[in-house]
Amino acid sequence: MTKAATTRENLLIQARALLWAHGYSNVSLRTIASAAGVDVALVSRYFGGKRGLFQATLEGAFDVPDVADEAELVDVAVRMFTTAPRNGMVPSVLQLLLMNAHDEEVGDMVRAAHHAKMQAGLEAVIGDPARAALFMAATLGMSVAEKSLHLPGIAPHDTPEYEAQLRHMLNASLSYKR
Amino acid sequence: MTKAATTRENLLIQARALLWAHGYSNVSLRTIASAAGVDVALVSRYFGGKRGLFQATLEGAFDVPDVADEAELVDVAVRMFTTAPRNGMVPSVLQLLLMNAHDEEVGDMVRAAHHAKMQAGLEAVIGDPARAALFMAATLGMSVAEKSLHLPGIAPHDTPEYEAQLRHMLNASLSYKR
DNA sequence: CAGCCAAGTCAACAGCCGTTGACAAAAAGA
DNA sequence: TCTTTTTGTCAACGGCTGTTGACTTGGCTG
Repeated sequence: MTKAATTRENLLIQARALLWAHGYSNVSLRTIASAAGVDVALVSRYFGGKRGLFQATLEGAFDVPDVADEAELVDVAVRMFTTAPRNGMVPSVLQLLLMNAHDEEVGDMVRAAHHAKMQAGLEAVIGDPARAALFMAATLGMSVAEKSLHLPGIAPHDTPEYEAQLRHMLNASLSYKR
Repeated sequence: MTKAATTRENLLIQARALLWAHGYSNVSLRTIASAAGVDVALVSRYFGGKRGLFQATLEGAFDVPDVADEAELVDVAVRMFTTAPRNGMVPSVLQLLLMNAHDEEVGDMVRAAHHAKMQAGLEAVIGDPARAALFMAATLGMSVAEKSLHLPGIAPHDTPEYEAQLRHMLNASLSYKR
């Protein structure tokens, strides 16, 4: 990897961590560049601006792993959201989704990326769009209730109790019949 | 109502509408004051600053209506989130919650207000904190899936279909047993 | 070594932000 | 009517934002 590609990658990593954690408008390019150990100007050079950097951040963020059926999908989702994420990506994606969905300019980018990947992936397995959407809603609600609201009733990640709660809600979402 | 109290109220109304809709850091005081038809400086005079204005916005935002049992609670929640809100408050409260929960300074204010009112109210009716939290998570997930993510699988508010979906998830949350 | 090109720094810009204090208008009280 | 208090406007401040162009550094090639 060339020198430039390395620092570009560093910028991307820091941008993911900071923008996803605190929201698009709450983190400045100077903060990101400083975390990456380079100057702000490089962001505009490599990504064309803040918007471009954020867009690059969304690349591959909403990919859904290949699964055979709904049961396996539940298992994958549970595993994703119970184990502490090694790269810090998955739960942050959902937070990101919520955090910026209301910001017109940025929200459209997030919605587009989510629609193209995760939503499409879920519908491919689940079939019925309504049940796929409820599955998504359950995941969102549980994630935000634990990570953002710190609801005392929700057990902490990485505990069997939380897995039971999450699994309960996910299965409930799939049992919906119109 | 004195003249001052009136413009104070106008500022509060516009602040609720704008801050809750677009997020704390995405709306400037000049925008709010302009919407209220007064000068920016009055915000600092009447509320002591942006933080104070936002805090005033949270007053009574998370109040839970008195209900007898869980069945009635579901009915109230369904009614709240299926009918288009006349004053635009209820769904926005949840969005607000999500939007600012990640912003350290503002998030704590929101969490504190939510914890004192809504969460306490729910636990009073439901009893088990875990089921109360799942109830909250279901509500959050459904609301954000429809209003923010615009998931195609979720029916629009104000339709029987959405009511059925929401009711399904709420009842599922209450049927959880550890 | 000389020249060149990629990689990064730096300073400056225009613009918006929240906040403040001095001032003008308007209303109320004497 | 004169005075005082309320209510509101205005201009300015320091600070932070994203973006840009000119400049410096460093390593590679001839």
